[in-house]
Amino acid sequence: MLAQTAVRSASFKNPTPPRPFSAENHELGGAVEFMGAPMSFPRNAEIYGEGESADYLYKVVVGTVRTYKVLADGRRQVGGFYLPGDVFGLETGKEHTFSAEAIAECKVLVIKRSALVALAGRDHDVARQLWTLTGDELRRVQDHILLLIKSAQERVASFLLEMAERVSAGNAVELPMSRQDIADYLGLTIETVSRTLTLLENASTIELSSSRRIVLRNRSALSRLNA
Amino acid sequence: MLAQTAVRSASFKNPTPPRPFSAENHELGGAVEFMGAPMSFPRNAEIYGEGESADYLYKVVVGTVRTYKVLADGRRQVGGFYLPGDVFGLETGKEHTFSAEAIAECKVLVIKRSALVALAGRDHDVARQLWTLTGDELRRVQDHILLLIKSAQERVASFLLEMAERVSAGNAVELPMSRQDIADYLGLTIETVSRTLTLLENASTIELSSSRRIVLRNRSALSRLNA
DNA sequence: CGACCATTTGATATGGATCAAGCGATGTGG
DNA sequence: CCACATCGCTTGATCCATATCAAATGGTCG
Repeated sequence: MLAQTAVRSASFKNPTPPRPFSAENHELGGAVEFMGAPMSFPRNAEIYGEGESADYLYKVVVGTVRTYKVLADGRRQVGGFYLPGDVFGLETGKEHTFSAEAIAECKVLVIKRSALVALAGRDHDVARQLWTLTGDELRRVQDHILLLIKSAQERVASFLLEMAERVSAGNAVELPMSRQDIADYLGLTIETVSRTLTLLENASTIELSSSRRIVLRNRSALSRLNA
Repeated sequence: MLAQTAVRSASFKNPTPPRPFSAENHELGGAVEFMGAPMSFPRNAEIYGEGESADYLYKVVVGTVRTYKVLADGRRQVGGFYLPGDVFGLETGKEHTFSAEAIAECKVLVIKRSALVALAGRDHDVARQLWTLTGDELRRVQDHILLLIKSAQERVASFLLEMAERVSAGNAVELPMSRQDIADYLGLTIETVSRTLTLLENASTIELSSSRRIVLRNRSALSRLNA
């Protein structure tokens, strides 16, 4: 039904020597940052595959990551986009339920789950953060469900507002992902996404400076579409 | 867009004197069962509303609960159905993101969140269970997303198989919820759900003994539709 | 029995998918 | 440096699955 273009390059793990890492991230405490080993992934590299055992969780340092699942007939659903500071691969089950790929060249912190769980067993604060992160992800996915029952315009508008909050430099949004990624995230086809964007441009709600760069001209119009 | 019928009866809280409760549930340890106060709700009673502060979490003892959200224009999305043994209302944020209602007369254990969190701070096992429950819910919601990108037949088939796993007595599924509930869960209209069921019946994949009682005649056919 | 509500069935409309072609940017080899 | 292939995106024409509107049926309860 939905076209699908996932360029599934072979799993590419580029181990860099683990070393203490001091980031400006505070969500997962200092000890945790220390546990993370930085790794780099080229564009479209697989970070982990659906069904692989979930031994690690990840935190984006630079770049963008998508998680996704491909149905038997090739339809792809993108579960989420993860930007610098975001944690992904957080599961309580044994195996990853989605696959994860680098959308663009990116650097992530890789954290051994067992070590983190062990630490959580000693440090209540870590345990609480682990729980909170999972809860945040839960809420994000619930919001995603609400997206999927809306009309195409509403989905695209919601998406733009969401991205604006996350990557905004003023009103300009620099999208790291392709139209196909957006389409598979929104449960639409690439054509519908494209058409909807031009529609919004014609209504001078947005401005497509380039295909990856979108300026929000009229946020309230977008918000009105938001639900 | 989607019709919506939520009979929003006034919030109905029927406090029963809290007393120790020993259930046959094991997911949330004994101390936790002890903390829960049993409460009863009549059909269609609101258990909590979206936006209310999430001071409690709940475990179904008997009956069925639906969580849902209503968009500005009246479209309703059902987030999930909770059967005996299931925990709902589990949030890490301050407020409930969905509303919860009793689908049928039901009894739930009400557990004070602050008490549980305090306990988790002392008991690592409780902390872990709290995390696991949230993770389970996360996975369930992720599966729900995958549902929403499928065709009507696939959604209904998936739904029937899911319910069969949860309430099956052999191949007969006794549905506690209305067609409207199902429709709002699957992101379809009530008419489409109904039509799809008769379609499956004509294909002798299922048998509609009564509108709430469905017999699965050909599970593999349903599984084939499942994705 | 009659009113009411849930469900099914029918007829028609429509939003988004599909199929197909065009276009602009980027990169490559001659 | 230019012709040409490639890739991502847009635009156009048509089709179809599901929504919408409407009515009939059936089951439940006073």
